[in-house]
Amino acid sequence: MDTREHILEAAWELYGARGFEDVSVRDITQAAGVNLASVSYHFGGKEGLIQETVKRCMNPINSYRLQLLEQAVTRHGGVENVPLSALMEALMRPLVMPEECGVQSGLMLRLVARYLIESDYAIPSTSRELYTEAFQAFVSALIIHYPDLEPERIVKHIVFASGAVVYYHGLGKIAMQLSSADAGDVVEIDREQMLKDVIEFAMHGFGGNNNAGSTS
Amino acid sequence: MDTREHILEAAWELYGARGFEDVSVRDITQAAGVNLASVSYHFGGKEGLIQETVKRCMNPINSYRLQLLEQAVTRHGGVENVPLSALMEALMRPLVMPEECGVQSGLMLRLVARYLIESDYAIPSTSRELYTEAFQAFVSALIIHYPDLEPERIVKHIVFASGAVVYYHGLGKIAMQLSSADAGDVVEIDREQMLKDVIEFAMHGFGGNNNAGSTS
DNA sequence: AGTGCGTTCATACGGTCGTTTGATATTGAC
DNA sequence: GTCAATATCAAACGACCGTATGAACGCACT
Repeated sequence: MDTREHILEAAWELYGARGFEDVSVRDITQAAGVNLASVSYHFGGKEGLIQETVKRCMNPINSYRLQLLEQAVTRHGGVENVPLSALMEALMRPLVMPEECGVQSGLMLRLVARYLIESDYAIPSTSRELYTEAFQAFVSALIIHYPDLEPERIVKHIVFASGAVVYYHGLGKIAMQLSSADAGDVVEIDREQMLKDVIEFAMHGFGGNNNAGSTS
Repeated sequence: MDTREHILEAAWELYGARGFEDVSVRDITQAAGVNLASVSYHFGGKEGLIQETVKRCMNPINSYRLQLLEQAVTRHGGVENVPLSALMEALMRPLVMPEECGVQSGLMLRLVARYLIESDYAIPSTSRELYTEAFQAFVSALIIHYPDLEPERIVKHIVFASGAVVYYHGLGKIAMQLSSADAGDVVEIDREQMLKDVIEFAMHGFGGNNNAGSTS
């Protein structure tokens, strides 16, 4: 019965390293040391295995978000006392440091890319619930800080902030190279610094909208 | 000789609609009404056709950016007089409305997704030059508004802003659905509004870092 | 008319893919 | 020990892929 687990581990590694489409069922079963047919048997096919992998990627991230949020709430004694920066960090950190919740960043980026392209690609229902829960928890918390912002606008800003960090995560190197005069030098990205930067950027993006109190 | 052009048009359409990997050479030649071998003959193979398509996608976007920037400069009489919002719009609009420069947004998103995942995937050299030119033009312009920001930080912010809008472009619908109580309702995104929102968000993100003032 | 070259064509090749099959091995309850 | 359910196995299937091949065609030029 741990054949199933071996497959999932190999899939986890290979999908993260090379992507869903570029890894064959044979690659996975070979790496896992199991028979080719096992994937069909245990997951109903390649797509089933991908779905299971997706679940195991999304859920830790959203769980981690909720966990960080909860920690911040207890530390500061109440949602209303959590500073905005801590809120943003709880939202962002799992995207910047997915390894902290057991998810390799390559897999996370591939997952995002997949949804970026196939907007009709369905989120597995169990993951969807958790995702929704996390999303709404942060919207609720942010509404406290910005009572004058419509929820829709808050959602937008969460998406903006998420996009900023994911994009920088995946494309930051390229941009740095494009901007530098010498295209040859290799740039390494400090992720902890990146987290700080994007939090600052996003906070100002949020804050800018309630400068005059109630806009709109 | 317009076989080549027919292929490019079909590739343009199909790659944009279904992605690079999911469209076979046969699909393209069939849609173009040309022989299967034509792709190898004219482009050296599938990868060559993809590269050509990538060029035809990136170049208009960066040209459009430069064009909008130039228009803004002449309209306001000098780079130093261009308001920040116009600068941001020139940077962002081609990403939000790629159709305005002849690029369908599906193709643009797929291209971004590709680079998001395969960070070693090389940008075609001719596109790279144009991309670099556009990037550096905006960095230079932004330095005028924020002389106290290191260029590196400005690059970061450009990436943040780009990521925000691309991500929202591709994933906004999903986020809206997640945040709404009723998961069934379909949300349509107003792209012109999205552009305004992301410009505002990014401007505040920029502005927040330049506490020393000296804007415009 | 004939030649040479760029282009198009039908067809085939070798390979990889996801899935299926039917036999065999393993397990656990009685 | 028996038996049925579960799990694993080697092997094969059919489909599709990107590319290569060599013949046929169009056409300017002599």
